[in-house]
Amino acid sequence: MANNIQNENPTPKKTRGRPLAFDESQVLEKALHVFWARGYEGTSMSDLVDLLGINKPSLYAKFGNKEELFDKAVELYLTKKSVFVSEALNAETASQVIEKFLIGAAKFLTDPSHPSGSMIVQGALSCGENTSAIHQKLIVKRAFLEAQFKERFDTAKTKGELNPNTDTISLAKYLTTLYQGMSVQATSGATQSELVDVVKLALENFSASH
Amino acid sequence: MANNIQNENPTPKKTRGRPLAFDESQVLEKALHVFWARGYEGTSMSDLVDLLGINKPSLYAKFGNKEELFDKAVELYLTKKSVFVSEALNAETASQVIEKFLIGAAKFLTDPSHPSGSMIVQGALSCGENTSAIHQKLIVKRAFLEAQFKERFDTAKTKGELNPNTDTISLAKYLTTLYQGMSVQATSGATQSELVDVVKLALENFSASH
DNA sequence: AATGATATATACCGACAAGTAGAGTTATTT
DNA sequence: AAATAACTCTACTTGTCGGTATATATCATT
Repeated sequence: MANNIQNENPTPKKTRGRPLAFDESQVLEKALHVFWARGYEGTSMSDLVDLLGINKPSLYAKFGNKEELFDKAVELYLTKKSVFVSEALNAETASQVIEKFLIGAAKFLTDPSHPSGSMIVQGALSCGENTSAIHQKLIVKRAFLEAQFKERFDTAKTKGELNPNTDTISLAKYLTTLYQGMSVQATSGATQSELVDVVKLALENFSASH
Repeated sequence: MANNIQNENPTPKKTRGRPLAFDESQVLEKALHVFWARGYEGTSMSDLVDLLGINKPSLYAKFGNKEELFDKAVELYLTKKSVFVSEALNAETASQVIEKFLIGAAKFLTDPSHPSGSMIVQGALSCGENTSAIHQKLIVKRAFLEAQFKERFDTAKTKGELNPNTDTISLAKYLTTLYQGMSVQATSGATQSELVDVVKLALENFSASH
């Protein structure tokens, strides 16, 4: 209680024991890339040890077990990597939200600076029974994206940006469905321009409806 | 060469040794369902032994190794399960092809009589290095679906069913993208009516373009 | 310099993976 | 009935998995 005030020292530099031989956030970044590219089941802890340049006990000491490490990687992914989503959600009008999201998705999913596709889609799409916990967590994340769109479109409806009898649930689901499909395409080798063409096709047909 | 004429006996019933204690096609059917639901990596041969009611050496004797078994399951899936695809491709007009495919997909992907989603999508979407052969094969299968649509739309163009400046590649890619996204949705628990709503949304916007 | 705290390194654990050996069983053929 | 072909069964091998015990190295503190 009162005795942890000492921890509020703003610069607790001196750490007492032997210092860490690796940069924690850098290691997590690398782990994210491996999980992103190979999925949860496709990645072994030994793989990570090799690729991260850190030995196993240190890995477990810093990040817990494999599932916790994956969770932390997912959190990093959502907060720092797939930022185009929140940028799209903050767009002015509903149609701008849609366009920004889909175009942003085409670019993000094929960005050569990181693995292709969405980690939330391909991280654990199907799995054995021992992996179903991660499977479920990713389903929740996907549902959350959909719910964000649904809410955004609901408020858009009240502002008159959207036809009042728009089915916002289906519209949100359509968008995330397209996104998830684009993710599969990206992991299958689709290029950025191919995905942009697909998006343009979807958007063309869309602009006729409002 | 000439000495295998005897094998052309239309009813080679008498098989010499001890008869099989299981129905081969029935076992393959069950194996398909397991792979379909759990993916390649998520399914272990021991799982299959338990669920198929057949012991391991018999399984290996009849179907080769795990990869060959998976390949045979995929073949069964494509020829006997996802038949709605070829039905859609054989539809009269291009717009009927699109509608039949998407509506058929919504029903197929959520059909309660078999695992949800597409085996070709979730069978090995991402994987470690030792599974990449299967990964690649499924990519080829997905590309083949796309190519079938592209060809169908090309002939539709010559028949005047489709606007002559239609980008048939992108149209085909759009359709398969939507399909793959719907597959992800189905494995995430989306219901048939939800997917049908998504499809209707896509079709509405589509019908404006021709 | 000695102590205590923390991190690293090697080597290991039990569980389970894919795949197989070899003995036993059940049929047809001669 | 004897021989042989084909299948089944138990038990095993080898390798890898996630995870850890133990010993050692490196720092701040005293």
